[in-house]
Amino acid sequence: MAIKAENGRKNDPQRTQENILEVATEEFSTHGLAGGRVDAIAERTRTSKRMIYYYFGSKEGLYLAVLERSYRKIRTLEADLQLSNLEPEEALRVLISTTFDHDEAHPDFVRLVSIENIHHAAHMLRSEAIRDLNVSVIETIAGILERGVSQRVFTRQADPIDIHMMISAFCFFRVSNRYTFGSIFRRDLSEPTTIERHRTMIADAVIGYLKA
Amino acid sequence: MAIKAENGRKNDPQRTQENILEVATEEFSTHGLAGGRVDAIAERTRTSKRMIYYYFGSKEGLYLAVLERSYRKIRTLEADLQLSNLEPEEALRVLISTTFDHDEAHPDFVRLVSIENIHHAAHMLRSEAIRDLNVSVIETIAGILERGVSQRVFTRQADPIDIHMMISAFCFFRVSNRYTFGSIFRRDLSEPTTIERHRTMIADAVIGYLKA
DNA sequence: TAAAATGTACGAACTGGTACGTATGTCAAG
DNA sequence: CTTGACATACGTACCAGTTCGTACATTTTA
Repeated sequence: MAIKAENGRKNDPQRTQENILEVATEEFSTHGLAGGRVDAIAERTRTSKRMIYYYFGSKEGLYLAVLERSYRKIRTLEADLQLSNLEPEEALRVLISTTFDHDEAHPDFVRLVSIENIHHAAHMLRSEAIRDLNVSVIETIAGILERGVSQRVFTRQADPIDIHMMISAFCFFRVSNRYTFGSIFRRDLSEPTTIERHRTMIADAVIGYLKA
Repeated sequence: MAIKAENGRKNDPQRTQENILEVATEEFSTHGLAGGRVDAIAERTRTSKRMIYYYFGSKEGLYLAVLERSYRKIRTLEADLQLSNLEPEEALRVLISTTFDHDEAHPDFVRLVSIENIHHAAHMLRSEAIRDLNVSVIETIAGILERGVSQRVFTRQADPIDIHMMISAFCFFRVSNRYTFGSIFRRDLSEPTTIERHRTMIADAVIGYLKA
């Protein structure tokens, strides 16, 4: 048994799973669910394909885990904002900037959501975990709008979900459609000056809408 | 040769190609490029898989043809608008409504664009045809904005491409992210009352932004 | 010693693409 | 107006490579 190399394997389930998820996130967000290859993921992992099936059962199981992990990461980020002690308009600007910066910084997440939409959100529907996460955003927005209206800074009675959609739409689209948009209009949406301009723009538009 | 059935085959290249493209559009927009199956397309066609390769060379060739066909259809629609005799604000509202209604009526197109973005717009880059189409929209918007500013209805000097993006983002997102958004917030974005509200909302927001 | 974690090798089904053969249309020559 | 020859249009059956998933064996850990 002299051959038995000095590989010194250590069992570390958590690290193994996390490692798989990291690699899988990249694979799926780049190639989609059908386009992503389990073998390709396994190869770039510290471990083997066997482990993928050991922990996640199937390709779809892995994909779902990747999706959940991505959503969980945002929740943590969003929940840390302390907006109730800010003036309504300022609070909204901070929230918008946060969403904007998040999408800009996490194209992987944006792509996964796009992919999930192509599949009619079939996987998300099966996961209650994900659904619960975004509810808090709506509550936050609702609070800001109420304060704004009662303080007469906002004149329009708007639906919180609509406002959230307006914000998401702009922030998301910039990232999700970066390539086709950039290709058609020869404009690089990830240029610093463009990013700055757009960040202000979406905030101005939303607040302008609420004050109209 | 009494067996030789009454199939009465007619050679009709144009109809055959169009038929393939129709079916392929549905297949690719539903399952993506990697997820779409050539065999599945062939089955639902009046013709056979052989013909797909005869006319389009490869799966990717077929996909590109589908993409080009979708873009060509919009151009025709957009080009028919006569906006120069309308007041700037009214012209913009008409343009926004048209974009809104188009995306709402053509989820296939929206999905194909999403898919193309997942592939970094790699196929679109190889097709000059597509790029040329959307330039006219920007010229239209630029004209409206100029007239609006000189007539003092719009106070803000805005970039036409930015405005186009703002409009596209909202109209596109409503359709592209319909499923994840609907799943999280239990809201059906294709409900008539919701559609009406959103159509007005995006127009108000854009115009409000230009007047701020 | 048993359960959890991991590695290796392999198989069965799927899937893009093609080889081969047949039918249809066209057009010029008879 | 018929014939025949050639190009285009089409159908069937099949192949070869890929890809998800697993059987089996082994090591680590408690």
